[in-house]
Amino acid sequence: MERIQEEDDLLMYCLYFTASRFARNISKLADDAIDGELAPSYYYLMLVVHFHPGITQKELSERLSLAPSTSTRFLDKLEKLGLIQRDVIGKQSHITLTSSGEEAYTEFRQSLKTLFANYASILGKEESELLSKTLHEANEQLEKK
Amino acid sequence: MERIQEEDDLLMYCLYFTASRFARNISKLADDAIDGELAPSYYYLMLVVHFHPGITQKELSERLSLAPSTSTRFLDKLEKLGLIQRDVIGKQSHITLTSSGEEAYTEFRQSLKTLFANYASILGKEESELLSKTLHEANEQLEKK
DNA sequence: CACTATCATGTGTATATACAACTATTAAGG
DNA sequence: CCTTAATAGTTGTATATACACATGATAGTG
Repeated sequence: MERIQEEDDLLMYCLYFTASRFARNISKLADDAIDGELAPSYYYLMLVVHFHPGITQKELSERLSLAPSTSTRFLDKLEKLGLIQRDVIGKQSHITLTSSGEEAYTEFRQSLKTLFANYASILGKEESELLSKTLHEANEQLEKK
Repeated sequence: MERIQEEDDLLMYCLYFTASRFARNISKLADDAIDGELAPSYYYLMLVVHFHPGITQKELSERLSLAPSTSTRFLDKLEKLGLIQRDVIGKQSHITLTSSGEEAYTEFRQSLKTLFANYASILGKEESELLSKTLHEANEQLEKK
């Protein structure tokens, strides 16, 4: 009894564990709500590019907190699908959405509405917004070092 | 200006995005604090086995919210390292820590203290505990469906 | 102007994790 | 008892993501 309590506490109060598990589970929700071919992360990348046409890959990686190698891989795939365009100038590459990229983005924005509605219906609207904001802020503190 | 605001809102209020990013970043903290060979998840698995010797693989997967195939892979690795033992009875397999598994677990418990202290120093003690608990509860709602 | 340091991106490789399909075992209904 | 259904675990394969290193481009100092 004592033991079980201790175990539960350890699992409940370890942020690494609770955060990873929550992220895994919420990914499934997102996958379901977004009906495109690609994993959700690709659409978030396109979202950032939509708001910053010509953004460099480095800044893109920073905004998404992705390792540079990861953004290279993502962009390779999106480029192959004709959704983004790379313009290499010197050592930097500047990214823009192609017209079909913009289309895909528009569809994604629709899916996002569904997704937000799903969060709200499961966790409550206020609660899910608050949690998301808290995670956002906690992440900033982590990255600040 | 309007646009930038809209972008930030979208990134900040999307639980999928904030949760995944936070999980990625906090994994790095955990990796640093835990000085064993293995990734943090393996130690959490051992923790559960420590408190439930002879647990079936199915229940183990459920407690950790891992897909069965994932637990198979984890156990393969841990078995090869001599840290756990599988006893197959009929269609179920029962898991226990070996003595070196218990040792590894004990070291892990030490590392956990460091890790918790790191969370606390970056996010604040109260705040990190609260966030972890909130994630735990939100996850339960997700799994309840 | 040449040389070196710094920086942006790409490549090789590794890992956690998942799903779908498969195998093997037990349980249930006629 | 036999057949069928359900269940537990495994295997093939795919993907997101990372780190360490390689490569190529720029910038800054002598």
